[in-house]
Amino acid sequence: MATRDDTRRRKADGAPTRQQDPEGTRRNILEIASEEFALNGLSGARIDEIAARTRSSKRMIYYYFGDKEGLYLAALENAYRLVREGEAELDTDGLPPVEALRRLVEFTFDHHHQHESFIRMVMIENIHHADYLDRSEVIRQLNVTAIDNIASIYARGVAEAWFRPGLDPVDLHWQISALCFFNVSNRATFSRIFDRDLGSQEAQATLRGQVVDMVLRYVMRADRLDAE
Amino acid sequence: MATRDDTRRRKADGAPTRQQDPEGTRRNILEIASEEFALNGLSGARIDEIAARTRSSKRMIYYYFGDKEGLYLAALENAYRLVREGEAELDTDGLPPVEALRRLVEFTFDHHHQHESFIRMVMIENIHHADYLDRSEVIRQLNVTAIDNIASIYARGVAEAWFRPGLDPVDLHWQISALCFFNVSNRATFSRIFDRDLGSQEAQATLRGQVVDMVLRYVMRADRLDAE
DNA sequence: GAGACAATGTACGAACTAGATAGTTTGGTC
DNA sequence: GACCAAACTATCTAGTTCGTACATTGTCTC
Repeated sequence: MATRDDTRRRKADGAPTRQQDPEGTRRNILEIASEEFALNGLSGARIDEIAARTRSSKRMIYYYFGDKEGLYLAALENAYRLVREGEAELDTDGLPPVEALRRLVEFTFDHHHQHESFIRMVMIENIHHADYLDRSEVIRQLNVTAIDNIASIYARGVAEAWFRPGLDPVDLHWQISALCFFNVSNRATFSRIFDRDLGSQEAQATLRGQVVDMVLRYVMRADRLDAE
Repeated sequence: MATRDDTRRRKADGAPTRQQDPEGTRRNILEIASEEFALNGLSGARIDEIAARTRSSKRMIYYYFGDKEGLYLAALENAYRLVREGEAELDTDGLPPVEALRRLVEFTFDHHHQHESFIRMVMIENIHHADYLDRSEVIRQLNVTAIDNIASIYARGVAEAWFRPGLDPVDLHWQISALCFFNVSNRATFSRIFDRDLGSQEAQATLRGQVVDMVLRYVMRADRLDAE
C-alpha cells in the first residue's frame, strides 16, 4: 500500500518536509500503543503515556483511532496480522507427513516463543471475554486459514498410514496451540512456583522436544511409534 | 479458626448485635474483591466498586488490607488456597497406575473448568509477570505438594512397566496443566475464531477425552497402548 | 493563489480514583 | 464504671485520566 519505507517523508532534494505524514504517524502510534497494551492491558495502559512515547500527540490518537477502545482494537488486529503473516512462511509441502507435523509443531512452538507480546494480547483479550475480537471482521478471516495447513498434513498422514484416522484438524490445532501458548503465557507463575527458569535455553529446548513428542505420539498409529 | 458460621454475630436471644465482626467483615471484603479482580484485573478493578458491593466500606478495605495491591495479593492467595484445598480431595492411591493417571487428568480438567475465576487470576498474575506471587510465601508452599501425587503415580506406573521411564513429574504436571488451563483461559478467543462453542457440554466432553488420551499416550509404553 | 480540507499542536476540563483525615462506637478488662 | 484498643462511619482531597474545544499549519485542486 505505502510505497515509502521511511517514516518521514522527504522532498526530492532529500530534506525532510517536517510534519504531515499521516501513514507514518498512524503506524508510529500503533506501534507504541501495541507495546503499551501488551505490557499493561486495556485498563492498565495510559493514553497519555502512549502519546508521550509517540512522535505525535494525544490529539492524533483520537484523530485516527477515535477512543481508547478503538486504539486497543487496532492494536489487537495488528498483533494478529503480524503473527499470521509470519506463520505463512512455514512450508511443509515437500515433507513426509511425520516430518511435516514435527516441523509444524516446532515452528508453532518457536513462533509463539518469539512473539510474546502477541501471546499477551491474546491473554488480555481473553480476560475481556474476547469482546473486542468479536467486533473485528479482520481477525476472523486471518485465522481460519491457519487450519488448512494442518488439515492437509493430517490427511496425507492418514492416507500413508502413519497417522490414526478419526481426528479433527481443529482439535489438533487446539492441542498444539494449548501446549505452545501455555509455554509463554504461564511461564512466569510456573517458573516461580517450581523455582525453575523455564525461559532458559535448556528448559525451552527440553519443553520443545516434549511438546513435539506429545503431539506425534497422539497423532501417530501405535504400531508406527517404534519406527521413524 | 472461626467457630461462627454466620457472618453476623448474634446475642443469646438471637437478635443481631449490629457491628463488630472482624472475621466476617474481612471475609466479605475478600470475597467481593476476588470476584472483582478476577473479572476486571488489577488495574481494571475499582476499590470504590468493591467497597460498594461490600457490606462494609472503603475505609475497612484499607484498614484490613493496606492498599489496593495488598487486597489483590490477598485475593490471589485466597484463590490459590481454595483451589489447592479442593485438589486435596483427589485420591488415587488404590487405583492401578493407568487408571490413577486417567483420574488425575480428568480431575484436573474438571477442576480447572469449575474454577474459572482461579484461572483468570492466574492469567492476570501472569500478565503482571508473577510479581505478586513472588511476594507471597504462602502460595509457593501450597503448590509444591501438588507434585507428590503425580510423582507417585508415575513411579508406580514405571515399576509395573505400564509407563515408559525417563520422564520428569514436574514436566508431566506442566503438560497436564497446559492442556487443562488452556481449555479455560483461551476458550473465549478460540470459540470466536473457529465459531464453535467450546463451552458446551458436548465440546467439553470431547476435549476432556482427548486431553486424557493425549497424556496417556505420552506416558505409556508404546507396546501397552493397544491393551488397556 | 484561493479555497477546501486534511493533519497537527496546545490547553483545558469533568469525572474518576486511590487513599487520607477525623471522629465514633463497641466490647472487653481491671 | 473508667479506660483502651480494635472495629467502624462519614467525608474530603490530591492527583490522574480520558476526552474535547479551539487554533494553526500543510497540501492538493482548479
